[in-house]
Parts: sequence; structure tokens; C-alpha cells
Amino acid sequence: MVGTASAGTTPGRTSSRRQRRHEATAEEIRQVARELMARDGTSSLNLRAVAREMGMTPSALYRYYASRDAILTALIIEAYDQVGETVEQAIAAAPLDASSTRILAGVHAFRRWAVEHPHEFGLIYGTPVPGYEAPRTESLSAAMRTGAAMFGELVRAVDSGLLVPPDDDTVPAELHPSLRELLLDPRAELPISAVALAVQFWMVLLGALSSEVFGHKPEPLAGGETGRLFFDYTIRQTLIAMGMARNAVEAGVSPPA
Amino acid sequence: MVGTASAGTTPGRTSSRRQRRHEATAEEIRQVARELMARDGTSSLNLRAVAREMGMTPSALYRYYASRDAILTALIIEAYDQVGETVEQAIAAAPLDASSTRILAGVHAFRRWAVEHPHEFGLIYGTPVPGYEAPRTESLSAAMRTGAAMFGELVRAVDSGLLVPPDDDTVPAELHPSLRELLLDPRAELPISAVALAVQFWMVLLGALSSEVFGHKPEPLAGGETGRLFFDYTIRQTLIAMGMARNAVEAGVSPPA
DNA sequence: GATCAATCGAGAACAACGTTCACTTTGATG
DNA sequence: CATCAAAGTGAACGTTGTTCTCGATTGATC
Repeated sequence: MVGTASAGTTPGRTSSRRQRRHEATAEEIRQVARELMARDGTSSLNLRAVAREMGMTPSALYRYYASRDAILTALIIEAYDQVGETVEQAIAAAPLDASSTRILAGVHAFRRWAVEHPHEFGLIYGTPVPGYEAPRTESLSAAMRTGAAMFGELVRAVDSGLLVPPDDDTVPAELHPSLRELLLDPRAELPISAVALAVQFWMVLLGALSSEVFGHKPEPLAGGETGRLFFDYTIRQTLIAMGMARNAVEAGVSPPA
Repeated sequence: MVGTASAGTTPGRTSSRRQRRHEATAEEIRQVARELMARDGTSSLNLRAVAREMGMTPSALYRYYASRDAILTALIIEAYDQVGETVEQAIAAAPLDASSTRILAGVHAFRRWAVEHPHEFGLIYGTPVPGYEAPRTESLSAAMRTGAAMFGELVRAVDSGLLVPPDDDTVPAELHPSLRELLLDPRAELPISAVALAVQFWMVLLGALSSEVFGHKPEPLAGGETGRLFFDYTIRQTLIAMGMARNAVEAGVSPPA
């Protein structure tokens, strides 16, 4: 559809001049689409408006994307990648000490991205928009990125003894198969209960962020600085509840606003 | 707009024959709209399709609703009310013993409604659809209903000593004003920390449900019975983390599937 | 450098959508 | 019966996403 490998002179060189120009225009389309979505508030992409903004004809866009949904899908994948990279970098930049600092760095980077890009957050973590638009195969790896980064930090906390999950028999036996299935990589040093904790942590995280971004949280707590503080407090409480030592949690420093 | 009191013969009688017929048609519109949304999967209401299904002209619908958004708003308010009543009844029907049974009854009723009405759940707890469609004044009381019911049970648990919240000074001082503001009704026997717990519990609940309904949760745990079990487990863990006695939580019985 | 095919873009057209407006029909009320 | 507001029709308007045809532009090839 969108330029597979061409029969160029040098077969290894996949980016001919044409292809680069093509990709540049495609990126401009995505960029303008993002801007319009942010400006008009609505999260429904207007194809003709994008063309108008670019000084093009609506039909010309079809040289770059097969449909409106295809553009949306591209935006979704890009958003997944963007937030994933943001969180990864925030974690990597934090010190590797025996505290919750790294985890806090990750979740705060996630929250910051979410409140700064509410429409893109809604695109990927909100109501699935059309029927089902996400071609799982393409977007799955991108979608997992943020979760994988956070999961990695939890594993590290468990490995280093910072977080001690409860006994496996505290989680209902019926759930064990499903939880074990989650660890595709069966290097599973991780106890089942820790996997359950990871999923629960993810749910709390998503719940906190979507409550705030979508306005389903009581107003007084949704604001900028207050929202950030309450988020921080909630995450720390959750970590303690998960079995991380209280002093390790409190020793963790949150990134500045 | 939609039939205020008419100058009928009996001024006290607000429902003349006409008005009843009017309301009946309006309800049919809502009903058909709900069915189409469920059938076509999409959560974007198609006005002309509704009219078609009813054997009417699209313009005729405007005798009943001022716009497409008005219908959506009506659906949203109705959904709020429906889930609110469902949860209220489930709680009321549960025994008043010294366990988590009532809370479990409430959250399971919530979950059941959510998975059985995914589109309506998305309508009220998903991405806000257009710019901002919800006229707060009208829908606020309906929107609060479910949360208020759950909140009431938490208060009861605190009052009866079943749930002992941590000291107030464990929650950051900067958050106290906002949290106190949440208790409009200043009969506030409730400690600030309990308010924080209530909000957090709400976030976990919403996070768990939207993860499952919107498919943002790892697949193995999203299924029907497994999903229900994991949800139950998560809620119980959360209650324990909040300070409810472990044996009281475990003594609670969940409603059957 | 001329040639040729692939690409790019324009422009008109189509169906479908939400909405408006002028009009008939209808059915209860004086 | 006469009246008059409500209910409903049908045509129209401005949008939207999408398709198709047809020139123009471009980049590689002889």
C-alpha cells in the first residue's frame, strides 16, 4: 500500500528520493492531524480540514493513507511509541538506588505525558473509537512498550528484594493459569502473586490517569498541582500495599513538576 | 423545548394524553438508539438510522430532541441512572453483616452492568465524545449516584469499625483542603484519610472496569469468569490495603456469576 | 538529453450525515 | 363544528469520507 521496497539501483537502499519525500508528506499529515485534534478539542479527525490546512485536495491524502481510519491507526501507533519512549527514558535517567525513585520517575512521566496530550491519551487508553480499528499485530509491540517498561521496574524491585510479594497461595488458584500465561517469557523467576500485583498496579495507574484526563474524578483533586500530589500519594500508597517497604517508598523522590 | 406544562383542563395534571404519547415516542427513540449503538458496535449515534428504524423521517425526530447531542445526553443521563439504581439495589439487597459482603455486592453489580452494557459504560466513563456534551447541572446528580452508593458503604464500614483508615497525617498536608472540600455535607465524622481512600477506591474500581471493558488489560485476565475472579480478587486486596480487617474481607461473599 | 512509467495532485462526483424550513396532516379542545 | 398546536413529510443545504478520471510532475533508463 504505502511504498514497499522499490526496484531501485541499490537493492539495500530502501529510501529513494521519492520515498523520503513520501514519508515526509505522510508525517506532515500526521502532524497537522494532531494539531487540529488538539485545537478543535474533538477527538474525531476531520480529513478535509487536514487537507485544507495543508493546501491540498482531500483526495490527495489518499496517496498517503488508504482511509481516515488508517491515519487514526498511524496516530495511535505513534502515540503508543511516544509515551513508551518517554517513560523508558524517564526510568533510565533515574538513579538505581534502593527506593521507589525509578518507579516514581516512570509513572510521573506517564502522567505528565497524559495531561499534556489528553487527546492522544484518549486515543490509546480511552473508548475504542470505531468498530475495532487497531490491527493488533502492528500496534501490539508499540502498545506493550509503556507497560513493559513499568513491569520491568517492578521485576527489578522484586529481584532486589525491595518489594516482597505475598505468598502465591494468597491469589485464588483459578487465576494461576491465566497469570502464568502472562509471562510469555518463561524465565519466570517471578512468583505468580507478583504478576497479579503488576496487573493491579497497571489498573490503578490507568484508572488514576483516565479519571484525571477524562474528568471522572472529583474536581478538587483533578487540578494541576493538586492532581499531581494526589497521584503521587496514590501511587506510593499502592506500592506500600503491594509489599514494598514503607521506608523505601518514602525514600523515593518524585520528579519536579 | 420538550413539552413544559401545558394549559390543559386540569392544571395539576401534568400528563395529558398528548404528553404521554410524546414521552412514549421519545423513549422509543432512546430505545432504538441504544439498540443500534449496540448492534453496529460503533458508539457514534446515527440519527437517520434511528429514524429509518422507526419508520419516520429524520426531521421528525427534531420534534422530540433538539439535536443529536441532545439524544446522546439523554442516553448518558439514563445510563447513569440505570447503573446507579442497579448498584443501589444490589447493595440494599445484601445482608448488613460485619463483612465486605455489601461492598462486594455493589462493585459486582457495577461490573456486571459494565460488561453487559459496554457501549453505555463507554458513554459515561470513556472518552468524552464531542467537545463537552454533558450539561453538568442536569446530569450531575445522576452521575454521582453510583459513586455515592459506594461511598455510603465505605462510610458505613468506617463507622462500624470494620474499616479503620490510617492517621490523617499520613496523607500529605497539601491535599487536606481539597479532600475536605469533597465532603460538601460537613457532617464530616469521616477522617480526611478515609476520603482519600474513597477516591482511591473509586479510581481502582474505574480502572479495573475500563481496563476490562475497553480491552486495555492483558487478554488472559479479561475473559468472563476469569475476569470476574480477578476483579473480585483485586477488590478484596484493595479493601485489605485500605485498612479493612483481612478476616472481614474474606468473610464477605461475592454474588454468584 | 529524450523517453516512459510511476507517482502526485486536482477536480468533479457520489452517498450519507446532521440540520433547517415550509408544508400538510392530525387529533384533542373551545 | 371550528380551531390551533403538535406530529410528521419532503425537499433542500452544507458537511463529511471516499472514488474516479485526468493532467502534471518527477526520476530513472536507453
